[in-house]
Amino acid sequence: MPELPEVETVARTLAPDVAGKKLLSVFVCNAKSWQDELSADSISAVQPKILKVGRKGKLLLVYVEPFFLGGLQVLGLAFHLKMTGRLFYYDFPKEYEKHTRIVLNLENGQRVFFDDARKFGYCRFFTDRSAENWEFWKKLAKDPLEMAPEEFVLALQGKSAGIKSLLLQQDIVSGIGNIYADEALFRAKILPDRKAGTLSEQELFLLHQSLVSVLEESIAFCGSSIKDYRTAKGDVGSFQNKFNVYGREGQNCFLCRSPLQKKTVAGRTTVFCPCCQK
DNA sequence: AGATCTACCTGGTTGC
DNA sequence: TGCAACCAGGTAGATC
Repeated sequence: MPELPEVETVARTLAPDVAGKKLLSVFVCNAKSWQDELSADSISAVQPKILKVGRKGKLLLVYVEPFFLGGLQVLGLAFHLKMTGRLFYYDFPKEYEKHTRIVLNLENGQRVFFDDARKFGYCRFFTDRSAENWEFWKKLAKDPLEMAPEEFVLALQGKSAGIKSLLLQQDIVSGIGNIYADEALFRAKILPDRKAGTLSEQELFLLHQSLVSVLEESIAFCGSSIKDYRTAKGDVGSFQNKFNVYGREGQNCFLCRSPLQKKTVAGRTTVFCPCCQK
């Protein structure tokens, strides 16, 4: 399940192979995976050079030489991997596979595949106007790594909603999904269903610090591969071996040895330590 | 405002 | 073996 560390890793592993190359065309294998009223075909007419690969929240951004289209300045392609989306780079014209949804054709026959078994993910343009006319982009908050601790505290303190629910809302803080929400709450010793308003300023600072540390450590391990996630080179990440709680229900807490519990919080499977987390 | 439910999808696992 | 039920989870949208 690609969250911030996984998307960041895909961006970092994809960039060296595509930056500086011409994007000749974008082929859409599955119509629903292209979610833009502007046609992907317009790429063929421009064939812009790819400038860099970046990330905004869980969006992966392929920046190209800007060009005008429909009164907008296109800055690049944005991919949302959702649950099973993957991006792979091939240095030869590889045949499409069963789950290939979008193909980027680069110069010299090189290709980037957007594979997505469950078809939840999508690709579209991002433009100079995305902050105004793309609802998801417009509301997307900063991620914990780019947020000052004080900003994070301000965004959460006094809210009556549950803390885990808020961590998952991309318009409050971006990049966090089910895995890193549970892991950060464990590190901060906070129960997932605590109302945010009951958290002290100190607890919120600690939670921010926990998010930063768990995200940075995961990036250092190339993310977590539970099932589907791979880097752009097809490698697995290894942070799944460092989980304290995610997927460990019934097993003993590494700190206090009592069994970890599972329950549904904010509609998601949630694992926590009823002893360490308050 | 917030919580809960459903929809979007398919592959893998479990249970009969 | 065959097959149905269920689960995984990011986001949008509807409803209470």
